[in-house]
Amino acid sequence: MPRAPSKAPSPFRASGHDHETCIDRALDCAAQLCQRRGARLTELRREVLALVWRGHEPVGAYAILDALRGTHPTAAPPTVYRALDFLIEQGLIHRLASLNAYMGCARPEAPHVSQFLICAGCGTAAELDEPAIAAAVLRRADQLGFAVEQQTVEVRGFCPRCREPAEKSP
Amino acid sequence: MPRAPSKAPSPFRASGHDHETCIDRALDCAAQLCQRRGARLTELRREVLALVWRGHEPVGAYAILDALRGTHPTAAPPTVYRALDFLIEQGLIHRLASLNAYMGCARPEAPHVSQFLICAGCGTAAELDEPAIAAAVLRRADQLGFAVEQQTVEVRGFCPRCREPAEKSP
DNA sequence: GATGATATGTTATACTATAACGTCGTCAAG
DNA sequence: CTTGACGACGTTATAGTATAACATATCATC
Repeated sequence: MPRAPSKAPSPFRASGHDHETCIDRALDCAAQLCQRRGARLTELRREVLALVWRGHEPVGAYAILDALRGTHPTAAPPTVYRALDFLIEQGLIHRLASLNAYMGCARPEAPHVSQFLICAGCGTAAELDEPAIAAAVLRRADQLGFAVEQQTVEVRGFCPRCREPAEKSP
Repeated sequence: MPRAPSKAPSPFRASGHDHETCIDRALDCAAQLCQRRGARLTELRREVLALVWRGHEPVGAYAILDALRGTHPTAAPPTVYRALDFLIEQGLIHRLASLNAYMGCARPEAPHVSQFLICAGCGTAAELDEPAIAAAVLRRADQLGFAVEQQTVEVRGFCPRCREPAEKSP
């Protein structure tokens, strides 16, 4: 029964959800985490984080740069990339290799192995934290004597809203 | 028992293996497949395929371009990218998104969902065809109503030969 | 050999990311 | 207070990856 939304809440946000809350939550959480760690969440980094959280679609570095120029007219690529590097190190955002784009981390409190469902229709991406997937990868790698450092799992497809109705209930 | 090489043969090639055989097999197989499909494996495409198969390390497009200039002095980026596109369409090579690089497909005869183990030590990559991994992804996506079109699973780590001995048998 | 489709040549450019070096501010040791 | 070390940021230049657009050549078929 693929259509049953499952026990967990959908990682896809409803189109009309209150996104300001998403942003605020992300910024607050980031501030707390950085404080706790002694990491400096500067104004610049905070702005870049907010821009990454503009929506639930992964954003390219140069799109962030364009937006950032509203407040920092002289910003250049290194400005953005350095902030992105910091945010990735702190686990506050993820980089999607298949898109060369960045998105906010759904659960920055704890390190985790995540997977991404990327909708080819609307461009939104959902972050999963599915132990079964990570474990399947680890188990096979282990069998082959391969020591896993990092998993990149990015799945392209169509989210529930972007699937054709015919496709949903044939 | 992580070190037991498992029932299946290792997807990692021994350092001293006869790589000419790998190349020949790949080229022969490609020729057969293209013939069967009415696809034109031109000399240029064949050369690019051979260059991708130079080793078991994924190769960047511009590295291929440099090598290609031995026989095609005027080759330009589109020359290479068009050949790569063709080879990917035919399932003869894969693109590794996390590396922006390309490698020969281990089993071009049949379409399949593959995963890649990429060694950060020696640069070699091994292609897996592990149904358990693909299935774990599909199952979760299905639960969420997400229609999977393509899976990108790329695992960075260290192959058996590049792991420190201490790491292998603690 | 004329025709249409496919493949390749050629030039230019877009997009993504980093190197290298300089300036400024903060903070702790002297 | 000053000095020095460090981290963040500014600035310029460049590396690396990929595609657009249009011209020319090659091939299969009629």
